[in-house]
Amino acid sequence: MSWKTRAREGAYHHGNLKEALIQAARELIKEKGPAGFTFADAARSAGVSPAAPYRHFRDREALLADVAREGFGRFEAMLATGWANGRPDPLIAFHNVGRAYLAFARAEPAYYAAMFEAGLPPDANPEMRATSDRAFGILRTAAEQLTALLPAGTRPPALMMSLHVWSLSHGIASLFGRGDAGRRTLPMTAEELLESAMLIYLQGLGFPQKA
Amino acid sequence: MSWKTRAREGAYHHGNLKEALIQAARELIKEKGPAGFTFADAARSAGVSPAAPYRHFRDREALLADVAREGFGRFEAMLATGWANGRPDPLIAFHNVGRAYLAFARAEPAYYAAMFEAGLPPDANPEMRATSDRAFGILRTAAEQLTALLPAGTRPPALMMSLHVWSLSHGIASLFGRGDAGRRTLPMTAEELLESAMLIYLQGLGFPQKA
DNA sequence: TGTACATCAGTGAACGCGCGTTCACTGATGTAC
DNA sequence: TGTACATCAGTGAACGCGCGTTCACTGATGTAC
Repeated sequence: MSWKTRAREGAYHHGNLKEALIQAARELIKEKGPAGFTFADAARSAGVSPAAPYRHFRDREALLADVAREGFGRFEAMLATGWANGRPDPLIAFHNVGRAYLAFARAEPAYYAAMFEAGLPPDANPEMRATSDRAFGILRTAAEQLTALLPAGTRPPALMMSLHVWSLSHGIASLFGRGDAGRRTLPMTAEELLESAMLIYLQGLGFPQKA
Repeated sequence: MSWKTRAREGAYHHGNLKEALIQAARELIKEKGPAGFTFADAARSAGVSPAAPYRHFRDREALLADVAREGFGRFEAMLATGWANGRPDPLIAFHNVGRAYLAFARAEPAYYAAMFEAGLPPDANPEMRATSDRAFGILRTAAEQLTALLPAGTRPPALMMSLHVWSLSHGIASLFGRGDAGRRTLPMTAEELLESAMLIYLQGLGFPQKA
C-alpha cells in the first residue's frame, strides 16, 4: 500500500511526500526498530530520490520527531476515547484509559517506539512536546475528576496520581505489552496485570472496590 | 582510563580484550545511546584493530547482549543489597528494593539502556536471560516474604505483586529516573514518586501504613 | 483567457566516509617430551 | 631445563557497500497582469 499511489501515478511532484515519508519511517520502525531505518531507506520506501527528503526534514532526527508527534496525536485520541468524558462513570472510564494505553502500545508499536524509546529528547520538536503534554493532560483530567469523588480530606494530588498510573501503564507496556518482536511473556495478559494493579492502587486510595 | 593500560603497555596480546570491549561499548552507549556505537567504535576505544573483536563476539548484537548480561548481574547485586534478606523488616526492605531499582537506572544508564531499551530479544543470550531471571527473582522473593505477613485469606499472588512493582519501577525509571540526557522533568523526585505509589499500593493490599 | 515569470518540489549524479567483514599473516603463550 | 611445535589472540590491508549530503538541474504549479 504505497502512499505514492495516492498521488497521480508518475507525477513529478509527489503531492504528499512529507506524510509519505513519515508513514514510510513508521513502517520501517515497525519492521526493524527505531534504530533500524535510515534517511535513504525512507526515501526509497516512499519511491523518491535520496535527496528528496531534505525538502521536508532537516535530518533523520527531525523525521523521527515527526513520527513521534503523529504518534502522540493518535495516542491522545485513543486515551480521550477511553476516558469518554468520564462516562459511564469516572471509575469505569479511568480503567478504560488504562486499557486504551495498552491497546495503543500493542496496536502501534512503531509509534510507541518513536515516542518513548527512540531516545528523542522530550522537546526535540515543540509541536511534539505540546501533543505529548495534551495526551498526558487526559490522564490528569481523569485523575482530577476521579479524586473529586473522594471525601475532601482524603484526596491525593491528582497530578501525582496521574503520574503513578502513567508510569505503571508505561512499565507494563514496555515490559510485556508490545505488539512487536519478543517481549517477555507472562502468566497473564498485560491488560489483566494493569487492571489488577489499578484495582489495588485505587483500593489503597480509598475507592470502593465496585463502582 | 583505558582498560588497555591494565595490560602490559605495548603488549601484543591485550590480555582482557573481551571485558575491555564490553566496557568500551558501555561507555559509548552512555555517550550516544544504544544505537550510537558500532563494532569498529568499540575496537577503537579499546585500542585494537577493527578485526580484533571478531575473536570474542560474533557481531555487534552479541557484544550488546554481553553488556546487558553484565548489567543484569550488577542489577541483581544492587537489588539483593536493597532487599538485604528482608532486614530490618520485610516492609522496609521492600521499599529499599524499589529505591535500589531507581538508583541503578540513574547510576548506570548505559547498562539500563542495554538491558531494557536496546531492542534485544529477552533471550538473545541464554546467560543474559538467566541473569535477568535471577534479578527478577529477588523481587519475587521479596514479594513472597511480604505477602506472608498478611492474613492467609487476603494474600495476593506474590508473582503478580512482584510484576506490579517491577512494572511501576520500570515505568518511573524509563520516564523520569534516568541519569542520562533529558528525560522528562517532574515536580517531585522519581524516588518520591515510587515511594508514594508503593505506599498507596501496599495500603490497597491491606498492609498497615507504618511498619 | 493567455502569457511570462517566480517558486516549489522533485531528480540524479557525484563525493567522501566509515562500517562490517575477510584474509593471510605474525607475535606471544602454553605444553609435550 | 631446553626445544619444538600447536594454539591463541592479535595485526593491518583490503574490499564492497550504503549512507548522508551537495549540487546544478528541471518539471510542475501558482500567480500577476
